[in-house]
Amino acid sequence: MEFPENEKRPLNFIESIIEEDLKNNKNEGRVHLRFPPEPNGYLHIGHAKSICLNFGLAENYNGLCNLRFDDTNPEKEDVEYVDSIKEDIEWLGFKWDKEPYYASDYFEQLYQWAEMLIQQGKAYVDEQPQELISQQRGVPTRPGTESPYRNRPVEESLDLFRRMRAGEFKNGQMILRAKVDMNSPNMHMRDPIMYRILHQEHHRTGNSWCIYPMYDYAHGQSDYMEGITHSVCTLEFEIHRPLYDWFLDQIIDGSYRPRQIEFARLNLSYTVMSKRKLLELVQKGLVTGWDDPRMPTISGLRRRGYTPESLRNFADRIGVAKRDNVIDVGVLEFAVREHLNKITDRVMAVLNPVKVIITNYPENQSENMVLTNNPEDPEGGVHDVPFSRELYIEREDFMEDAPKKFFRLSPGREVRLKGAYIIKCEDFKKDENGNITEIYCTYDPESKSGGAGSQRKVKGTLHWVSANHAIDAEVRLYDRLFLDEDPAGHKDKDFKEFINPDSLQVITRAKLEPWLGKAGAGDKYQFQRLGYFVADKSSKPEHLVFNRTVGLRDNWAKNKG
RNA sequence: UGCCUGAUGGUGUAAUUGGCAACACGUCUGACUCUGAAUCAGAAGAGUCCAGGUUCGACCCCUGGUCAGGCAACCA
Repeated sequence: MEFPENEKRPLNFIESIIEEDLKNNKNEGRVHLRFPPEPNGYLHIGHAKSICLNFGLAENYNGLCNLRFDDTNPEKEDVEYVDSIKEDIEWLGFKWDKEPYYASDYFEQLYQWAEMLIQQGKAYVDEQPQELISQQRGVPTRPGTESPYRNRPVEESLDLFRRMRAGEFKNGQMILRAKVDMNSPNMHMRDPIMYRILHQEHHRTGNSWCIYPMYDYAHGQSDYMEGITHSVCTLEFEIHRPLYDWFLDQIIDGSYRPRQIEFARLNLSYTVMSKRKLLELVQKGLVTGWDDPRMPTISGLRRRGYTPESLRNFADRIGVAKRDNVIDVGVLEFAVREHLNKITDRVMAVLNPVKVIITNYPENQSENMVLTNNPEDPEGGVHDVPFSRELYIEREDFMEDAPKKFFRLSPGREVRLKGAYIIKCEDFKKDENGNITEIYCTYDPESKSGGAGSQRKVKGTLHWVSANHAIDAEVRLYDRLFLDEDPAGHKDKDFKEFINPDSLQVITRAKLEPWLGKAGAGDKYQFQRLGYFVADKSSKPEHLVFNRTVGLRDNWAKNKG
């Protein structure tokens, strides 16, 4: 599995920071990153960018990258998600340092530090209702007001905090707050909450805790404990950075200190990129699961036939910056085609068949045509494709009254059958509704591929399958990822309004060349002129199912309209 | 009308201590081809949000605006 190195690529701003740190021998020259997902859903293409960034940086600078589960909110988390996240990262080809880490492993240490802050008068237990606290926090344009409990005696807070841990209070009855600055223009600094009471079983710590630390309190401290040097996260945490640093200041005891660096998350046009919404699709049964091939999740894309290399290339290509961006899905699709084009065997299949009868080809005769598996791969080999008197071609490849720029089959015109003969359309038959039912052609025996008379040129080449030899399979087509319109601008509306119903899933049957009968789950092919397909995981030899990964570029379709 | 970010061809990213804006995708030509794909060759496309200033010289530094995004969860 070779991943092409882009030696010449200029540094992104994070790489510049790292190189600067390296030059100054900051943190003894260590480079240690982390990818910190909350196990509350499956990873999607946006996470892939972050994974490639963090693990990629570690690889390029001879550093390390931890996988850390930010599991501080048991209400939303589950081991199913933990497992899927590990699988997806490994599939992308990255290796985390040692075993995965969990924020929940630090609960005791975090608790001890919290007691220390209380003792230093830097944290206090507040027992006001949530609404009141929120109200006192005020609005960004005006200072907040201090809680009446803000200056309660240290011993009182300590006692209350211990009783919180002991389970003496109900959810929401007490919280632990850091004493920072109620007048700060930064809302996150107005005495942020450090701990809340949650009588809720945790997927790892079970029932041993009923108080859980908040993200802001847990994250920086976790980075510190793991020796993280560069804590890369998305832009929405930028405003949290002063708090990240404030908490760190309370425990730092040496020169080492992790640094938070923010970058702009990925936005893909026509694509739902919100975990919350994806969860909704799964829960409402609008898709078959997180790995439904239509989902923009890593597992969905995998099932759809995307390769790790193409995703990594995509991540590399889109770059990293602090400016908000919307990447066109076309860039993603380009990346998959680019890779699949190099590794897939070319095969023939007909989605919407119409019968072609070669009138001058003997009945009951057949012969094997030899087709190159992959013209890009000299060692890709060849395979046989049976040819006979009755064939199927794509209904779209025939036109009764064709414009001059139509390079396919129409009355009186010649066309090559890929890997076989040149045929000429002599006649055709229609049913009472005007649909073409049969096309009659003659073939030129001298024009066989690779033969002496094969040099003759015709404008078009069609894919085909022999009617009597073809195998029947289920084919699922997907159009783009999800949305009909670009979601930008409708963020507050119900996104389902923008799902294109036709794009959800078109299941149809197709005629395939017999060689495809050997296809196993995950095998990828390029169906001539139809695009790239992958045999689905549910495929069995007697019931083949192919998912379309992405189509081929089609200039004829483009110019037609 | 608080604070924090950001603004470079259609899109995404570059531009070493200021030195006539580069790369990729897309677009358009042409070649080749037994996939209207791929490949190859070539072209067009921005003068860097605006207005001032500093400078021999500004995408880069300064001042003032404009526009866009973010921030007021006991989520992460």
